[in-house]
Amino acid sequence: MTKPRSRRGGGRPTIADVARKAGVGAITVSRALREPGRVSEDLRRQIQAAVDELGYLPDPNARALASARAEVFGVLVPSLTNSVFAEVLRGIYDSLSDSSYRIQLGNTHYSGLEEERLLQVFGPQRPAALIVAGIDQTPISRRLLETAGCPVVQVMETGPDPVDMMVGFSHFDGGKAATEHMIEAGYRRIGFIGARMDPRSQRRLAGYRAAMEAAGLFDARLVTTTPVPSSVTLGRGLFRDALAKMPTLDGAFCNNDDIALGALFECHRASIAVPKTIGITGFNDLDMMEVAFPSVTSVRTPRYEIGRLSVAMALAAIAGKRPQEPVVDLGFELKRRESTAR
Amino acid sequence: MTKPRSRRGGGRPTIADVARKAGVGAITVSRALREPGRVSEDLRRQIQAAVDELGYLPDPNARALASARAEVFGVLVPSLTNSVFAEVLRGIYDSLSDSSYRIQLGNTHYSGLEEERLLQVFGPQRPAALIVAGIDQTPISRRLLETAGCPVVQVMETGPDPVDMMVGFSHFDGGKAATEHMIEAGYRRIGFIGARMDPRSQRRLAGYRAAMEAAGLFDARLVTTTPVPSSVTLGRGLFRDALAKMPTLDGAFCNNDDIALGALFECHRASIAVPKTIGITGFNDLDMMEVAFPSVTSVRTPRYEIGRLSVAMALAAIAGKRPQEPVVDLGFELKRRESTAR
DNA sequence: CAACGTCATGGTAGCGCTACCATCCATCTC
DNA sequence: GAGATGGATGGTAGCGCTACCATGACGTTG
Repeated sequence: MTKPRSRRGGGRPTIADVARKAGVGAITVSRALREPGRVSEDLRRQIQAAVDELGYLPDPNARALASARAEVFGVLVPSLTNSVFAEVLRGIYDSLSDSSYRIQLGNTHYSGLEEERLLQVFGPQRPAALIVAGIDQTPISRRLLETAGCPVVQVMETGPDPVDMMVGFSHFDGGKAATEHMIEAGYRRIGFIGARMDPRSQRRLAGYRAAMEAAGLFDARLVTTTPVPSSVTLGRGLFRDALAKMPTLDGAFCNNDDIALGALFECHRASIAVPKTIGITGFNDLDMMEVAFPSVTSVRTPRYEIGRLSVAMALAAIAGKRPQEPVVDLGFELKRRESTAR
Repeated sequence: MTKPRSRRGGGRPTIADVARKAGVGAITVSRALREPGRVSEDLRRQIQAAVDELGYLPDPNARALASARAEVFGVLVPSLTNSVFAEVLRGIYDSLSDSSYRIQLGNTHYSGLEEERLLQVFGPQRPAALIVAGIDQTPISRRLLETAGCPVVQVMETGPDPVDMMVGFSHFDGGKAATEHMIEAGYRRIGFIGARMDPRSQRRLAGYRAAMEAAGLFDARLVTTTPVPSSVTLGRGLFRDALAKMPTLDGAFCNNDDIALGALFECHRASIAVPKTIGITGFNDLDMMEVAFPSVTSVRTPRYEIGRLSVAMALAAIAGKRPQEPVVDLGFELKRRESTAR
């Protein structure tokens, strides 16, 4: 009697069409596609033929509704233009490109509020897993993550209290190692130059401070920071500020490589000898640091690996194989180069 | 008789719960949320109260299934680490952050095949719009875009035959303008140095060639390219290759700023005077080019603006307001700096 | 004032898929 | 050889929402 609603979907074949063509039940088609091992080889072949002939593609929305689980990885990063996160993302994408998971990417702009909003958007969709940058979620974000009902991986850092899993390294140790290296190299009045000053930068600063204090070299006037987003241009400006404030500066541990590059260019421009008069160290070890003249000492961070491993851990957790150790510290490596070779 | 399946969703409130609490029909709740103007103010208030009290969030999967339309923007870029696309993405995200659209990002790795695969993944989901980088889709990709049933914006370039809409600029003109500037500045043996050599790089090369030929200066040995992905390190290597091949080189028009930076560093290292002995021009005008020493001439491209406008056009099309002119050329600007100031 | 819009609201029937349970048949056990 | 077991297959009933159409209460109009 009631005629079916005209196909909303513009006539795409459905699982029922495939079932009819293959002469089996719809549920068997569904199984053949999702758990081929549970369908006899004969039927599997028949069904595959029907799928190919019709060009059937399952509707992910219907799937998600029926199974209360979307084949989506939610990924939250604080910035898209910061190449550090770009590399993490690349790792995530490379690890997921062979699977049928889609990736939904959110940009928190380093804002806890925006992170909450995005988690609120991601949650109702029932993602298969969530990957979020950082370990300093607001209480609300934390609860949203805990109640998301899927594996959660916090990346970039390690810490004592994971929501679920963590992959990263210690920014404190990285900052400390870089600073200790400069002290060993003979620098004394080493400045800390930092932009953005997100939680990870703060911890690098803390590492710097610990190393300086241990050597009896710390002086608050050596620290130059700004909440303004990082850039090479800003690095140049901050370096000039630092030098103006403290003309006897003989080293600069820069928050990140952009800042370090800005400092290096300013040294060229002002004819300050690097590493002789001033030593420079960056953080992250972007490609360009090795090529720069002089090449710039930096802390190599395992960004791509963090992306890869976070996905591997999430996939394992989805498959029910929780890792022995939920927090993985991938470490870092100090790359000593010309810019601190006094 | 048949007891309802235990709530798969883990007890999240549904639209029926809200309707019951507000004492209205489910459909009225649905309307109140999507088209508030069509519900009386009284009911709207009542419904809003129930929504707030229950913490109701609509299930996007159910929504997508029922309306045959997901609130998702599909975005396809060839690279995540290339900061050019990062800026485009930033524009896209910034323009969409106030809306309820989610963003699904695909990385094609500069591969037509991968682009086809991703479109095949995106399609069945019925995205609200698709934004794809480039205008050189394979025939299969093109058909997938044409039959996607949603607005499509091709970005980064302009061309004669849009699938639907286009936002970009002419890479040919950009390459031509940069080369003409170097010729005017007095350079004669100007090399083209390019990595990756995707279609846009090819068109910049064509622009370079046109300018050089017009001036009677073209020589095939001036062109040094590689399909290898671009990096500062590679830029240094290519520049050395170019110089070895053609020791009388007096200028380098670099495919992009990474390559230009690598060339600049190599000049420092080899004590080649810039701009006196060799002039250097980049492409895209990343932040660092202005700060570099010497500052580097580059072609400023409207990356962020491309992202913003592509979303604006897509949203307008979704709202039924197709633009007068489906192809928008945002132009570029040649930034003359020290590196070509002979 | 009867006929006719117009507007707010609601009921019903799916959207395309999968969870759950039933059924069937071949194989195994004692 | 009757009953138990297990694997393959299928039917039914939703998942949570919205398209479509129906309804009823108001004006509006000639």
